Amino acid sequence: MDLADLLKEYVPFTHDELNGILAHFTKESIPKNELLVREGQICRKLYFVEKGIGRSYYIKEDGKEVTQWFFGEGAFMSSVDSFFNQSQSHYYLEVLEDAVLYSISLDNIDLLLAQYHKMERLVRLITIDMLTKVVNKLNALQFQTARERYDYMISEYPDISYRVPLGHIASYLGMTQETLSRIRKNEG
Amino acid sequence: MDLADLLKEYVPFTHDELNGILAHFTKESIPKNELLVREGQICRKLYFVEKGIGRSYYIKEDGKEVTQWFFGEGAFMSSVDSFFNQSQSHYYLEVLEDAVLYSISLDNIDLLLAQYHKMERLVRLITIDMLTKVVNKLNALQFQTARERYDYMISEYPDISYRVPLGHIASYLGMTQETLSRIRKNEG
DNA sequence: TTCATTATTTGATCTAGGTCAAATGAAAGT
DNA sequence: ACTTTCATTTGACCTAGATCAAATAATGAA
Repeated sequence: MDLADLLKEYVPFTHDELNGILAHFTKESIPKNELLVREGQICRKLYFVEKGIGRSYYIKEDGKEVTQWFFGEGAFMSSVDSFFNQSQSHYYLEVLEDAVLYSISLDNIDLLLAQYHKMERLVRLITIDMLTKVVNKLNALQFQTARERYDYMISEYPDISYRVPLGHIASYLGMTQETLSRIRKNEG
Repeated sequence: MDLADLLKEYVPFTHDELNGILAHFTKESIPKNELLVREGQICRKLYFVEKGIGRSYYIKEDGKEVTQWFFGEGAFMSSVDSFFNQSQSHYYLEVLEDAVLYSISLDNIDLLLAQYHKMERLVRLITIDMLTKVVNKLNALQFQTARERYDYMISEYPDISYRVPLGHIASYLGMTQETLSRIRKNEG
């Protein structure tokens, strides 16, 4: 998934606008398992995932990791709250596979917002998209069985479901590894 | 909670800007139990709750209502996804107490966005706030016991917790009425 | 390839919280 | 005040999924 294409899907930028915007992104190649943000740090960048998979997670008092979100190819990845408010992150952000990311700082977003009026629309649409996705997951978690939540995962993130460790998915779906393993066994 | 005060908290508007913005809102007095939006309709307005409490919910296949969100005094209320994308709402939106609301259409927001550059910032901040709140609830639901989820509710929405029917809160927290009733009994 | 480490599966319990059903209490209309 | 309707509580019981523990399987480093 190409960043330029994605941006055009959101807002009909001209060729020049698009180049102006893309120029503020930095291409980064990140090796597997690298942490981009730790809990308590401020998340300085918004990332676009061109290749690879990212995830955000937190660690419960009992030491267990809970996956909060997966970021597949074509997604914007960040510790959203921390990034937009430049406040301490409640989450870790990591890359699960060797990844190619395009990153942009909040300062650069602000520059672009000042420079291109259409940028505001872009940011607004992106945050509303994120909101919609989170609400969808919320609904899946709120009143569905473990099995139904897994089905939701498969339909929403078919690719991710088979590329990341089972335990990550289980905690993302609010169930234990063992339960997810048993669900998988009885599939199809 | 006053709308003007809230807007000023988000963005340092001048007196004139503030008046220009407020002029695009319509004051509405809505009686208890009125439905603002039905499932399948397009949510045409964003509401600010000055007085009263609203909630959004959906109805499961088995006919049971699931509360998706509460909107207390000082909150912006809408079927967010439907409103911003002017798409069909997955939710019902209703008022649980006689309410005083200030509403604005998406067209009017667009007018304001075109007129005041600071408006973009306002909308962005409001949507990010919503996002943060939804993410918080998601975390509460994902790996907490019924009791912990109730505690979260009390701390996040102390006023609402004692003003709306128990069943609404129970489904909001992803548990049955009976369970919530028992939790309440053992409080304090 | 071998060994060490980490991930997944499987089995045997156990329990939080769901379901069903009935009793009690609170509101709202006449 | 009386009745109907709706909300909450309480009790008895039951399951989805957690926990604990051990056996395989997969991955990676040397």
